[in-house]
Amino acid sequence: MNTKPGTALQIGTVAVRSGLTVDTIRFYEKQGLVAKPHRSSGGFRLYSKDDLDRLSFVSRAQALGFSLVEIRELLLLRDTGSETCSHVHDLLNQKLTAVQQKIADLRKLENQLKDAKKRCDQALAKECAGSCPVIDEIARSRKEVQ
Amino acid sequence: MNTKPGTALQIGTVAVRSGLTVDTIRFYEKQGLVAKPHRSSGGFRLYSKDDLDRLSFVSRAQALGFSLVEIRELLLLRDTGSETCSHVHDLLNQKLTAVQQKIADLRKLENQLKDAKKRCDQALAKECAGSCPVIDEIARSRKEVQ
DNA sequence: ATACAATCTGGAGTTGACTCCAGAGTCAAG
DNA sequence: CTTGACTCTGGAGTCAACTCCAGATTGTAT
Repeated sequence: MNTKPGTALQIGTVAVRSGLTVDTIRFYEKQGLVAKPHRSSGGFRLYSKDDLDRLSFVSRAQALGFSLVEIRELLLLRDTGSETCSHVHDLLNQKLTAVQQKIADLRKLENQLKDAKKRCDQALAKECAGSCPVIDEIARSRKEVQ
Repeated sequence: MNTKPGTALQIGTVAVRSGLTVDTIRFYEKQGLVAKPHRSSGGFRLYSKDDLDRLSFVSRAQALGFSLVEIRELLLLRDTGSETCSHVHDLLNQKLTAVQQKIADLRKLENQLKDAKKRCDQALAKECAGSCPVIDEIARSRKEVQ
């Protein structure tokens, strides 16, 4: 069974709890992103709570938009504990700028889509038959290609 | 030469102006993301201003985090023309929702990064020794098990 | 004791999105 | 007409991040 409440968790349990797959966990181990866990006498990986935390760290850092390379760097910094803050600070700054740019761009796109939708709504309200103003507009800017 | 001021641009010019590479442009064409452009008598691709706009759109949407599949869908909205208004409306809605979700996610991420940076700044101000609060935080937070 | 689910390994395959290449043709300048 | 930058094609290669596989072993419930 998988849900044994002891301190030693098998990879399947860790997978469920971390939201990763067993393959991904083994992959991260291969990549040196997480330390090699203890093994049972038979060779099964046995994870501690710390190991689970570390895997969750990877998962979460990824959700924050860090690449595996960056995550490896973060983990290394965490382990060595040297020059940590300023280095992390730089990484954060980079990420923050990129994210803010992305948000701005997406807002622009959002407005364009809203605009198009509004025109569509209006046309629908008066039971437009066959022609869509959005399509029409774009068709106008297209000129026969082909 | 590349900077001929006419309406027909060669692929190299379009590449420079759109910020893509010629290979990428040809790749997009292969993928059906952009219409096949006219050709010179000798077989060179000749792009119009519209073609350039379209490529720039792809480039931008790509930078926004849309996959090529999604971009193809977005472009399909423009090119279809035989579908009904309501269908277009549905697709617009879908995309709008996706975009808004993405913005929300990014905002969340932005706040997390800002927050982390602030803590980093504070720690830096008092010569943090050894441990970075950001690292610690990422290590601690884990609740994203779906 | 036996079945059967979970795990093991090394390596191959996949996906998305390019990126590079060789060998041949095109085009504007001199 | 020659040169040299630019472009053509089809296909192979790359990179990140997985994902899948076969065949063998382990762990545990009945």
